[in-house]
Amino acid sequence: MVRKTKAEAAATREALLDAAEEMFIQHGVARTSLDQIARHAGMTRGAVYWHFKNKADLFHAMLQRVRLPFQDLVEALDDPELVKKPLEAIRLACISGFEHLERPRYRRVHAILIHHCEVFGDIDPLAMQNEMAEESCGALRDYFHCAARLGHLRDDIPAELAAQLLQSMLGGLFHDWLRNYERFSIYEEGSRLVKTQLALMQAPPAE
Amino acid sequence: MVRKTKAEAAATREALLDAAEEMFIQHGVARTSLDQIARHAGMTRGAVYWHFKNKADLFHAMLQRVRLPFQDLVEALDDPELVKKPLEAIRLACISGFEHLERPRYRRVHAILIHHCEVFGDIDPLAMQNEMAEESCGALRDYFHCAARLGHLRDDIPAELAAQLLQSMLGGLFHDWLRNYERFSIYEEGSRLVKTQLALMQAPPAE
DNA sequence: AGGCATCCATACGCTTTTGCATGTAAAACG
DNA sequence: CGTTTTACATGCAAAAGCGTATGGATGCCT
Repeated sequence: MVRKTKAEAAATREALLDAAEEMFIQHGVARTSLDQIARHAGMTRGAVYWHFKNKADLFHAMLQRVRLPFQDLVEALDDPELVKKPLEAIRLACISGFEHLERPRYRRVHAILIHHCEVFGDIDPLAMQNEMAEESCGALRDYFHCAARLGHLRDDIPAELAAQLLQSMLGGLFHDWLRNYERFSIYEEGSRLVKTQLALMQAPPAE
Repeated sequence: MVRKTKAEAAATREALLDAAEEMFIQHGVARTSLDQIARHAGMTRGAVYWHFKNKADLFHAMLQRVRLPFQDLVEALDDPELVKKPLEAIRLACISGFEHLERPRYRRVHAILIHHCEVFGDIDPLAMQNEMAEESCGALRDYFHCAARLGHLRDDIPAELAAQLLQSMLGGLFHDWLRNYERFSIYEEGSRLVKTQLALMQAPPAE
């Protein structure tokens, strides 16, 4: 086996990225060498340097195999019917996010970004986390403001505060789950938590 | 300057640990060499290898300069008067934790553990985070159960669920703040969030 | 005051990893 | 069908970082 067809070459590229994900999770990004990745995929560093410029390039390619979470989330929110029920829209968006996160590759890459890589070349995982948090909190704020205008939110809870509460809760749940995903399903736990939290912040039924 | 007095030697040891903290935060644990730490403290690696066995030993020493957060938290809860008001006890314990976290060394070490180190020798930061989470959630559960027995908790919110909600919220806030502590004060933000969350879960006044 | 232990700098060998250069056999293409 | 390009494997030089051995000047003890 020396020269592969184009399809086989693409397959080895994916295999290298798969191997990188596994090694990064097991030993951390900084402590895994390109040789370890290549061996774990059944190849040598030659294959790595053929498909990728260097370790940072491989890392980028690994990230680009998954979409950032809020690209999915905002898609889940484009139903115009949901604007009338913003709290329900938030709940469904969260559930949609949970579903996406449970896909193994999705989960692995986020676990690497958040728990198994400190800083790396031109990519700063903390900056990426900040971007994700900003995006998330911004979307939540919009929907909570909408809910407040419609009177769906308790009047003693400002929209900003509601957004911060839910944002922190989601972030904490996210981190806890990524630390040990086998302990519970983020879909089930998250659905319960979001449901009760939204119920708590919902305006009491008019009497 | 060659031989230092004992006090000076102890000072250089502290200076090395300070330098390590700063370099770890700036460049991550894995990507900072002992030489960088020594130079940043105005010394050479000789000083490092005199005071510490190796990088892992230095890391341990750095950790041992701060106490783990829940050692402080449980101390804040030993007032027997607070058992009668468990929700208030939880609030005060959180506030006490926030105060401790705002001390620079405290904050730096936790930021390193959570955001700037992947795995390192015999210490696994994820395991430490899990321990902290377990300890925190356990204490919260106890107090919420106490609150439930006293009727201080809404009867549609089980104690377990209340503990999980607050635990996730605290964790998310903690991570967000460690990512960029200059944006807000965890003491102020945390106090507000905990206060409103506890108010939401509190049993409505009897009528 | 003298000897010893301390505190740190310097120097050396070693391992690991990286980046590139080269080899090569088959696939792709005209 | 011949040539070129592809898709790797292999080998090599260089750098970085670690651990230790050694040196050396001074504080500390008797």
